[in-house]
Amino acid sequence: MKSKILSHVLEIIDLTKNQQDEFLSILNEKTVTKKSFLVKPGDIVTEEFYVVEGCLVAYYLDELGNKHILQFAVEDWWISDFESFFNQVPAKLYIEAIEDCKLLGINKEVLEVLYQRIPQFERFFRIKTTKAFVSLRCRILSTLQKSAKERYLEFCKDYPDIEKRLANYQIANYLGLKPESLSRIRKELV
Amino acid sequence: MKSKILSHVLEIIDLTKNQQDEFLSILNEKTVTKKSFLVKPGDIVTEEFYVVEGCLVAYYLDELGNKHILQFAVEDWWISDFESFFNQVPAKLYIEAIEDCKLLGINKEVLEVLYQRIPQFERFFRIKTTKAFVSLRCRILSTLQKSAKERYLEFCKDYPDIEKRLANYQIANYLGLKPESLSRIRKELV
DNA sequence: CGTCTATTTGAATGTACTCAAAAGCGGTGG
DNA sequence: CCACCGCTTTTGAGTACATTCAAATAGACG
Repeated sequence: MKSKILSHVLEIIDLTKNQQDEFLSILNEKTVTKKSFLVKPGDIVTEEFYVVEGCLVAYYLDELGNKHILQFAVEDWWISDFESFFNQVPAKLYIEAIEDCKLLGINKEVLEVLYQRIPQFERFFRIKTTKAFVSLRCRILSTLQKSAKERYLEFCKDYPDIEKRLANYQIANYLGLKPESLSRIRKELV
Repeated sequence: MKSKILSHVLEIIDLTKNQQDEFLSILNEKTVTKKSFLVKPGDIVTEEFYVVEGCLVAYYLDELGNKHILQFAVEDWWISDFESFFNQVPAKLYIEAIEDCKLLGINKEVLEVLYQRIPQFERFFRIKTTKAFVSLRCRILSTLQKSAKERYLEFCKDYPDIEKRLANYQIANYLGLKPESLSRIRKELV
């Protein structure tokens, strides 16, 4: 279960065998079943999660009861309410398993100790966060520039593996559309 | 000119006097006049910039000639085409001074050396990037959830200092609106 | 087979858009 | 000081696209 995250890390930084073991030892294995929650609004989130297996969604539920999907995560992705995790403030998001999942969690305080002991991990997470940051900038550009139809096609192209595992109403939600609208867009595409 | 960036850094990490000097020595002072460009599409961007003074805008110009503003930057902010800077690919963005500016640039290769020599900077940029990442997530949630009017009010509340320095058509553009639409929204707010 | 959920379809509505024109504003030069 | 210019903002009328609400159809699962 932990071999995947290790190669995920070793793609970016070099670690001695001892450092590898130390890193693996701090990971918390976690399984969540479909439809159960990893995070709920109000929680002070103590972990960020690496997805070993399964599919999850992070969404905000507004005062009117409308869901707004911020992120999906599948194998080899990270997910959390990062605002809550980094700033130790109450979460605003739900994180829900949409399939049975196997996760590896890293505790915030333990991670801080890891940064002291193996500063390479500052580098690892700097680089991961930078990539995530850049892709959010692309996503924002995409919403500013592209039509709903174009954004749907882009999503299918960029994340074909994820798209297959989702209901259309979830994709619609992620794109900021109503399911009826996505349905009409899909109709035009045949 | 460099005292501001130093305290900006020292808010997040500790540095010895020597380390401070080493850091300051790698910064490139740069001035750009209003309406001139720091980055243009196609450039391989070699620097990221700390704003000492002035105001800049990063935008994408699409095939139809429409501008889409991704970011503003004023004093104490960082700006670049981060995708180009981090991945060393051709820039997609224009970065334009909308006031005369004083900047401090850090060269990508020199920064990599700095990471080797003073690993604390991995931490510094990890933390800065994390904050930027979290605020982009908030911005995406805001576009998913809020009406144009609400987003305008939020922008004015969150960045009152920036808002005062911008034309309405620039704010409109950042919010993904046409100037006419923002004008009508503002009309309703009296 | 029946139930529950997701998707599609239809009709009416709303929000922001386009295009065009007018009004406002700031700076320059006569 | 005023007239003019360029640029920004506002206003108006018609349009496009996604939304709402409601109902019908399709699919998945026990």
